[in-house]
Amino acid sequence: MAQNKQEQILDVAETIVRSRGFNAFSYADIAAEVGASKASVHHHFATKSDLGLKLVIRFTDNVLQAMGQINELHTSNLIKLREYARMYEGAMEDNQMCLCGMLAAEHETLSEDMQTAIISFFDGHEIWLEQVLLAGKENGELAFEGDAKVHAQAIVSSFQGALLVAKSRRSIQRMSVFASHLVDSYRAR
Amino acid sequence: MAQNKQEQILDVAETIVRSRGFNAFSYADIAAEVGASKASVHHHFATKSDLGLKLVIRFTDNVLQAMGQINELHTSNLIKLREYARMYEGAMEDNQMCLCGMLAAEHETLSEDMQTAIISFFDGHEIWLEQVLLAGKENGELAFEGDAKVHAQAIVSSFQGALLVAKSRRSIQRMSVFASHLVDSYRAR
DNA sequence: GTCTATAACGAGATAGAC
DNA sequence: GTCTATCTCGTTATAGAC
Repeated sequence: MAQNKQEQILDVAETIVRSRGFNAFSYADIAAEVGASKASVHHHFATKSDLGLKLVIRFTDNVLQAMGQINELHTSNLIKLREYARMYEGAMEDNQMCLCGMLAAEHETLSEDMQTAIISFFDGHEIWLEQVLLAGKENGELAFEGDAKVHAQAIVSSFQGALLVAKSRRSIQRMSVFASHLVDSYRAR
Repeated sequence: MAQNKQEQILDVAETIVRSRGFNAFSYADIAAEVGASKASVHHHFATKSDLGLKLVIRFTDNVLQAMGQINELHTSNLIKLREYARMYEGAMEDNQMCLCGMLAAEHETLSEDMQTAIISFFDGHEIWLEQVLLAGKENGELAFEGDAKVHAQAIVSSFQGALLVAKSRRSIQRMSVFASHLVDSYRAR
């Protein structure tokens, strides 16, 4: 709570970007929300691109760490997949997209630094998911045909798309139905 | 080819929006590309929101008509699903998102008119897909468990997400692998 | 580290001549 | 239907005082 201004700015910026996109927010928006001047925001993040890159790096760290936590807290690979799905449901509860999903749409308009960081985010997800899928298949918890890597890619894409479409309808329900649907499709019978 | 200026403007605008988003293009961009003045573009589409709405309506008409064509040209529901997937692969070949997928990300920043039209686009897809899934299950071409409506929603979301993620990597291959993967998962064995 | 003021630019949109 | 010129506003970013 008693966080410094930098984190406060990043928090506000992240919320706005995840709701409206990187090209639809300004330093003035942030300044108003954190109760400071635009110049003060520039003091902490010289350019919008700087701010954007820090945003992606922080978000990636947080999410990959959460996925590490899932690994520590659970042994069942089905439950790991369920917990992964829960992250997306959580985003939808705040009517937000994944930061990197939103930025993927705007990808061509972003700095090279940001573009690279966004791709790394998705890479991290795919590696994690592939590992869960392989382990789950091996111990009989999960069932699927074909390449685990392709499934991992498909799962990431599908969740991102589910957020995208569900957000336009402001439908938490739609998101949670999808999440159950997808997780269930990997459950061994 | 010998199209009028209105269509020419819409064509250029659609390409830009599908690549960069609605909030990352301007009347100046269009004017430069069609070789006319900004004022001339305003003459045809008074406001940006007008232009955006016409864009969504035209796109929806075209896509739904293409889906009608698929129904006329093919009887196999598996092939219908394959042809549906082909539409997304075609978009990725131009490194573009679906117009409405892109706009779904920016949904909160758009006019009410546009928001409503975007939702209708997805509704049309889901209705079409549900029908294909039900018919395909009935005649034994397709196999899936559970509610066809939920599957239809999942398919739309998944393709949108696949475009979103594949575009950030400029990977046509990734898109086509996903398309085959998804279609195949509905094939009866 | 914060502020006010302002520069420099591009946006959406309009006026009015041709 | 097209143009040039212009208005108004919001944007990113900087200068410089406190």
